Amino acid sequence: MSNTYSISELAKEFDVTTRTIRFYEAEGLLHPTRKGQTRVYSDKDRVHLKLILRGKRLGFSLAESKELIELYTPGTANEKQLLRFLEKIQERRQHLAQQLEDIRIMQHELDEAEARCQDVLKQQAPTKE
Amino acid sequence: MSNTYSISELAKEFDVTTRTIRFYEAEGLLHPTRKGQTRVYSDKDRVHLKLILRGKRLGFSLAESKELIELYTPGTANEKQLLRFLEKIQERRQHLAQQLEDIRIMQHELDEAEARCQDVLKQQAPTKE
DNA sequence: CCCATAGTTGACGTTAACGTAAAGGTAATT
DNA sequence: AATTACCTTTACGTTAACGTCAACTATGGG
Repeated sequence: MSNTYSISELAKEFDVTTRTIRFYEAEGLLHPTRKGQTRVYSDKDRVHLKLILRGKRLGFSLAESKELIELYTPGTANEKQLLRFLEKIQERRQHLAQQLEDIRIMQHELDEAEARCQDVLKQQAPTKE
Repeated sequence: MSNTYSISELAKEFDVTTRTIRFYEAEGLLHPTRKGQTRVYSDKDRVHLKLILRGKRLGFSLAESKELIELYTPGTANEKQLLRFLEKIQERRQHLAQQLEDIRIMQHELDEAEARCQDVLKQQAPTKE
């Protein structure tokens, strides 16, 4: 279970271009190894890419996703850094909580919008006789 | 209960610049009336602005928020358009469902990230004696 | 009358997140 | 040997969503 992937394999799996994947590396979000000059991606890279794309679906910037990856992979960190990490985790939680609230409200709005559409349709229908 | 607002009042209330509000109008998302050449915003405009900003927090583009506003305010529409609206509403629901799933996963990841941080802290702490 | 405040319309600048095209390397297949 | 299929780097182009002036107008107060 230590698979490797080519850039086009990952691109196909996640439906992004190779340009995008290279761009993420240039921005310091991915760190593939090399075989000759060709990039080789690990499962870890794959997980990170997944994380980035999930972030994108929630409107996160790449800078935010980069932070998330670092939180997810503390590596070697001193106490001060770890405490800072815990703070950032709390910030992320707050952010997600706000988004949950926003989604809840939007769902209600969609309910109302749908109801209004249905109403108008019911008023229009009888005129067909 | 038919209040009006100046551009700077809305800007202050929602913590955006007046430039932003004018930009939304130029993009067809807001439609204030005029008193002379000065913009006058209604409660309806205020609701629309609120909707736009909620969309932004969820990563929606202005084009998507514009669609949402139109769904929210069907105005005069024929049956075909109404059916199209209902489709779009379903698309939006799917989108929100995906985001809910993404948030759920991210919350778990934050749980794990926090646990890992706490672990490292507990291993470091005893060395202080 | 002068000034401060709040509004207006251009118009050009900026950043993020890639797209796109050029020019070339490498390895397997025909 | 030539084509095909991937891979590479470099570099300029593009779009969204505003930011940032500049120059001007309108209005109420001292």
